[in-house]
Amino acid sequence: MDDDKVFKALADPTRRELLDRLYARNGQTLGQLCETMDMKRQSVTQHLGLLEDANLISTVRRGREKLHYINPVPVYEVYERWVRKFEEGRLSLLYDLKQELERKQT
Amino acid sequence: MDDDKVFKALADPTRRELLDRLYARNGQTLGQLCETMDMKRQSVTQHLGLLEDANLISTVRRGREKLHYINPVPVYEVYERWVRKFEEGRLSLLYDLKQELERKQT
DNA sequence: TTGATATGCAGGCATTTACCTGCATATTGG
DNA sequence: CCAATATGCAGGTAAATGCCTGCATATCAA
Repeated sequence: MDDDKVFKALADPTRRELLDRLYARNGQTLGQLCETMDMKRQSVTQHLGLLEDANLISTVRRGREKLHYINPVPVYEVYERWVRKFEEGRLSLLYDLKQELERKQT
Repeated sequence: MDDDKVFKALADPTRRELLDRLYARNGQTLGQLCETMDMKRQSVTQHLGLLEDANLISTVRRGREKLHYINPVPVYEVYERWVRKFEEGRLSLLYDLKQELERKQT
């Protein structure tokens, strides 16, 4: 997994919404996704391209249509490799800050 | 929490590295962080500013120094509000994709 | 006080990004 | 076949981004 591609893909609100819509209803075509996206089809295509490049979605061609499916694996990997690490130290980090603030005030 | 600010802040590798360094050693000054960052102090300041704006770090002034501390809360909130949602549907989404692929091939 | 140190702030510049328009290609149904 | 439909591809542009330089301000230590 390319951490950077995943984070950059998630950085855009349009792309997060596309993932939301696919989460609500998986396997939609480009046309279906465009109906609700208030921008040109070609722009949506670009966003979907970045999502696919980050491996956040997978696509299947069916005739002249292209179906889009969420690939939840990289999201989970982001959590595993990056978020959880910070979570583990959560309380101790807050404790450090509290200590520092108290030290300063006295 | 501002989802967008958090995601955008996490989108840059330099900022993720800053969080990594603060995770390894919390409460570092700007100067300390600059020593290892291979870019001008002013650029690091900008990155730290975005991290603070996203509430990913907190700062404490101590004399002429500025100490930086990780604030793990928004990272956890990103996980709670966004990552976990996708995690919950993980298996079923993979099942959808498998179904679709099989349907197409037959 | 004064020189050294630590950080703040403003502006410039090259790259990337996100959107667009215009046109090309591929598939389906009649 | 042919018209309608669904998507692909190639630029163009305005705004955002990331890095820089130059200078200002604030604190410490002798």
